[in-house]
Amino acid sequence: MDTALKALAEPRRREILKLVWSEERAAAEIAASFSDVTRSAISQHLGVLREAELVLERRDGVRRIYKANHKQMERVRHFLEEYWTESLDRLRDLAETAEREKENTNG
Amino acid sequence: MDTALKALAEPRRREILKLVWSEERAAAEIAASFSDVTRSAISQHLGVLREAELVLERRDGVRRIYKANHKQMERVRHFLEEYWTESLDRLRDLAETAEREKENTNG
DNA sequence: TACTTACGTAAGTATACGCTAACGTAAGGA
DNA sequence: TCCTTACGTTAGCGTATACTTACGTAAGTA
Repeated sequence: MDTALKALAEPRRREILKLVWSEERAAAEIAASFSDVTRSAISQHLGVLREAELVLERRDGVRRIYKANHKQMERVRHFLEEYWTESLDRLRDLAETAEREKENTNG
Repeated sequence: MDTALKALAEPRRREILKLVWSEERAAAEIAASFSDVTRSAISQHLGVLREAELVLERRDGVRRIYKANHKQMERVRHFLEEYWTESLDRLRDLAETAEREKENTNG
């Protein structure tokens, strides 16, 4: 999961992920979308995304076709949701405890 | 925003953030929660979180008191929400376009 | 004033990261 | 078989990161 979060912390990788979110794309096609960087750099980014299981790879002859792994994205989303709410829950619990203690001292 | 995402990609910093989420804590108190790392390392993590505006600092005599900046956390949350839904919207749009095109070829 | 406490900061180190250039390789065509 | 295409991989480089140790410093205390 941490691998996925680190992968997402990179702006370029988020761009790549968007490209393959709703459409499969070959590595060359993805690389062509970035003019300021070599194909090799993109290939390495794809490797990171692959390792984080944020994209899935399929071979088509000489080409490698990528698409986003929505399941993994959902896992990340869920993890963060847990992270926020766990913290928010603690806040709420604290507020409730404070409320109860106030009542006790008042009573 | 990217600064904040990178800050959150670090597990240790997420732990620190949880510590100060619902309660203010002094730097020394935070550092004391981590036995496998020096106070200096924690101080530097706090610096990163401060720079990302994920925590707020207050002075109390010789102590520095930290607390989570919920507003910034909300901004990050919103940014990610946008990121997911923007991608999901594109998926939906694509599906609708495909549906319409199917109808056209059928008609 | 001298000492302690509670911090940040600077210097140094090992490792990771993002990148380029160069190389290796499987798939397909002439 | 030789060439091209479409890739991944490796080596090397500069910079960033996470850390430790050592130092600097403002705020209290004796």
